[in-house]
Order: sequence, then structure tokens, then C-alpha cells
Amino acid sequence: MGRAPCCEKMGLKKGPWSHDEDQILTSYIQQHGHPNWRALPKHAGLLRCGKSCRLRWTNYLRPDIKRGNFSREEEDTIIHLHEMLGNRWSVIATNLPGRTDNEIKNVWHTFLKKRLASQETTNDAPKKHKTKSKHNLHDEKQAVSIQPSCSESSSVTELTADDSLGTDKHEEIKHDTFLDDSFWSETILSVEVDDIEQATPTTNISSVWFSSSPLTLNENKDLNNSYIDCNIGNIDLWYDIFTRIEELPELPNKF
DNA sequence: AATCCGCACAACCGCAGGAGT
DNA sequence: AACTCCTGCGGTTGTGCGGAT
Repeated sequence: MGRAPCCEKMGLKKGPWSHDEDQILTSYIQQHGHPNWRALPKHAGLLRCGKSCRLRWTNYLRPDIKRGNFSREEEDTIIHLHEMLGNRWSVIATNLPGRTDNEIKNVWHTFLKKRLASQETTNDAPKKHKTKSKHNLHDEKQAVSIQPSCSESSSVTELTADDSLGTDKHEEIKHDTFLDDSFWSETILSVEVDDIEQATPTTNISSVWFSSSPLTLNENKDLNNSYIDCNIGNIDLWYDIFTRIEELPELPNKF
């Protein structure tokens, strides 16, 4: 598994993409697709490395990219998924149609910074946060409510209203210690994205997942049937899930 | 009005792992 | 089995913008 040599050739352009480059890349991919990213820039006549082209396409030029502000539901989804999955941005992105992992990662890091800052200031009342975003990502929420938006409070542990996990907010579950990627990708994340989209702001994300799509822990039908319409806030539920998972003999033990 | 500062976003970098030979 | 190539992912950095001073 060697490392891909990338961009070390002299003459390859780096930095922000120009409109012309975007046009060239877009038109080329629309005509030929992108079977080989490495060869693409040469064939398309771009002085970029394939990696850069792929990134530009997937994060910006793709026609299904959803631009603009994150909705409250999307933010809630990110928060919940991050709580469960950690920094698996690509997996999180699969549940947010039109959003890229890079975008989600950026959003989260802004949350995270604020959370860290808020932790340092203990449990003071939410400080008024100045909005400086050039895209005013969260201005809408701030305009309608003095209460901190999730982007302001940002901390998973500060979620309250619908944050059922908040009942256990001081127990940060380290899923990585006993679950591997396949579990999440095959189980929770097998959800139809439409389910997420249909979720109302007050809809509990996890109930959406579990209620409308079958769990795929094929070897455990009991588990499959037990948690339909379950609520994420039921800590007994999660305890039960995790204990059952640990009982699954076929799961690889990487640890 | 000018400067400073912080935020948000785009893009880059390096690594890991799958696929092909 | 071993090697190389390619792609995907996550962390990090650079830059521009806009609010604050």
C-alpha cells in the first residue's frame, strides 16, 4: 500500500480553483465521468493533480451538493451522529444528503471550538455570541431566539429539549472501544436518507432511524425487533444494545 | 477610516486500506 | 505473497471576509 505521489511534479497548480478550471473539470466529468482521478487532469487539460480534482469535485462542483445554511435538523443530525460515531465525517455525511464530509467537519469544528470555550467558562449562562460568519450560518436561529442554538452551545452535553441522551450526558460513551465501523455502517447507517430529511426539528433522530429502517444485525433478530420505535433517550435501551452487541460472537475484536 | 481579530470555508497533506497485477 | 497504484478519509492549514475596536 504505497502512498500515492501527488502534486510533487513541478508545474501543477495549487490553491484556489478558478472559474475556468471549475468549468473544465465539470464539463469533462459530465462527458467522461471520473473513472481515474489520477489521469483525469491530464486528459482534461488541467494543471492539477488528480487528488485536487477529486476534492474539488466532491466538495464543491458535484451537482447534488446542497449549498447554504445547515438546517436545524441537519445540525441535530450531525450532533447526534458525532456523539455516536465520533469523527467519522464521511459516514455522517452519508446521512446528510447533499452535504460533504468536509463541510460537516468544518461545521463541527466551529461547534467544537465553541464548546471547548464554553467548558472553560464552566456553566455560566450562555454568553452572547457575536455572529461573524460571512454566510451567517446560524443567524436565523439567533434571530428568532435568544437561547443558544446548537451551534452556539454546540456541546453535545448541553442539548436539552429533545436530547434524550442528555439524561446521560455526562457519560460520554466511547463506542470505539467496542464497536467497529462495520457495525455502524451496517446497522444504524443503513437508513434511508429520506428518513432524516423527513424528521421534524423535534423528531428524535434515533427514533427515525430505528423506526423506519430495519436493523441489519442479521444474527440477532431479537435485537432487531426489540427496538423499533425506540427512543434514544432510553438509557436502558442503549445499555441493552451495547451489552447485546458485546455478546455477538462474530463481531471482530480489534481491541 | 484604519487596523485588528476571529470565524468560516476551501483546499492541502499524509496516512490507511482496497484493488489490481 | 508481495508489491504498486489509486482512492477515500480525517486532520490541519491558509485565506478572505466582516465585525469590533
